[in-house]
Amino acid sequence: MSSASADLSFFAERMSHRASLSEADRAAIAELPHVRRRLNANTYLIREGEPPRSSCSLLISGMAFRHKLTVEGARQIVSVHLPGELLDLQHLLLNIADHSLQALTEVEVADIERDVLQDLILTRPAVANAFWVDGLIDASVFREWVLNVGRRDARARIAHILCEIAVRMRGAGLISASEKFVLPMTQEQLGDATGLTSVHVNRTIKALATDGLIEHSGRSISIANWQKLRRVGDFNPLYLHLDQVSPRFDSPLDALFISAGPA
Amino acid sequence: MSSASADLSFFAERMSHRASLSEADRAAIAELPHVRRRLNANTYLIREGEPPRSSCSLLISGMAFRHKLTVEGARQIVSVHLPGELLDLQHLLLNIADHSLQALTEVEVADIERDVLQDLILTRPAVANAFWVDGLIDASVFREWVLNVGRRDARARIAHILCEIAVRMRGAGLISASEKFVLPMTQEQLGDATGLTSVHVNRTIKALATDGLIEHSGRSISIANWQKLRRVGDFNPLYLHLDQVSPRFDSPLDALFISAGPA
DNA sequence: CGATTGATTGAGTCGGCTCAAGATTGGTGG
DNA sequence: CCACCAATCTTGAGCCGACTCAATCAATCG
Repeated sequence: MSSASADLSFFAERMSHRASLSEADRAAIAELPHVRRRLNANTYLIREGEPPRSSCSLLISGMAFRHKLTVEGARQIVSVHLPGELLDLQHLLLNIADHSLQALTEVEVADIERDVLQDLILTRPAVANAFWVDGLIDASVFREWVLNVGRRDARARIAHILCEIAVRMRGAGLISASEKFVLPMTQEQLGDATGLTSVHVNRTIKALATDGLIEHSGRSISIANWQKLRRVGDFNPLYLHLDQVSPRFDSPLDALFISAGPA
Repeated sequence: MSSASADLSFFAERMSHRASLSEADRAAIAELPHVRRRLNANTYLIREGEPPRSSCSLLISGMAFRHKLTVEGARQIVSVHLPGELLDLQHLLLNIADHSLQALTEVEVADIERDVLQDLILTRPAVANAFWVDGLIDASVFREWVLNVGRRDARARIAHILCEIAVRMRGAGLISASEKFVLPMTQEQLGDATGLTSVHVNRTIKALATDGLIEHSGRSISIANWQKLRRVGDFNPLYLHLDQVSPRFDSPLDALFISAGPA
């Protein structure tokens, strides 16, 4: 799952759906000076309480997640990230990290200097707009997660997060509509993302498989019955603001796939 | 709890702590043309699924909250808002409302036309920055709520939200450090904000009162032992980014009050 | 091949839920 | 000023979804 071109034009392309960008805007993004790094799974990119680093990271390949801890040591994963996503743009503007950012799999990131980004958003308001929209969609996903963890039972929570990740993976072009996908999260991580224990995640996944909604063996999970899973997970993709995310959802067929209509 | 001056200079003042603003920037905010409206408690300002309205609302007095529903009809409150806060700036940039916005108490709002705001952020990048930071802090609060609802028990959840609202009320100048405050939320609303039932909220509040952490009679709740409540609620105000919120937290005394140090 | 990480399963417990009934409170109309 | 109503708060009893504790199995890796 890599976009290994030398420049960041794939990212510029992505951002151009968040706000309308001129050719010059896109070019400015694509040509952003950056340094690529490869990090092992579980490496911390940022730790809660730290001041911002001198650069911001764009995820090129692999997955990452953000989490927070209670004083008791319980962990809550608050978001997962796919290639093409900016991981810590908020640290361009906030003075302290309020959560930790960690690689979920082995990842490749592009580090862009804060000064460079500051300059970019000052000189190119349209780009600033696109970045801003990016953050607003982030916030919308957080709201949905509050609902997921606060008001849905285990079965629905797991179903919901599987739906979300599947749809976002499609949006990022990582999988096709019907394709099975491997979710590189342990059951413990899935529990930390849904406010459950790994034991209960295990039992819930088993139940979903028994009911024919998903298939799984060991690490890999695939969606066997999209419509049912969507219904069980109370998944309505409205909150992902897909119209402002990806060109992949323009076609009628795709619209059908992601629709919230009757199953 | 009203700031009934004719212009929005109190809001300009507030925003100037989110990003540095010039005199002209502040003046531009203060002089924003707007229409004031008074709304009864429980009035909807926005409903999930609607396209954006032609104006955005700034809360002048009273409180408001945002919520989402599951398909089963369970409600999750995802944030509460105090005077001086922009309630729906995201609808300036997003094409659809992903949640509902409702008045908690009787409120007064200032409606500002989207066009006017669009114009403001295009011509004044520093103001756009301040608004952007505002949204980033919102997102940080959502993350904390995911943690609260996902990984804390009932006692800690209630304690946490009480701490958050108390600190934010102080930041907004609505109460002083030692002052009791009335939380205008029913126990059912408190449950919807913490992912609990009203019955369990009732019992948890009683327990907190018995232990001397809070005092309550009927609708009004006051904090009796801040340090203990903070510890029980695992409340660390880091996520509120207070240094970027309010001048009220500049003094050493206040810093002590909000500190996360040993109680 | 041992060691480690993650998945799986069983048994028992409990925090928070549901259902249901009163008790308060605040507001309203007569 | 009082009676009444509706919303909210309060309390009890019983239940259950998810947790804890504790093995065991499976896969991966130096």
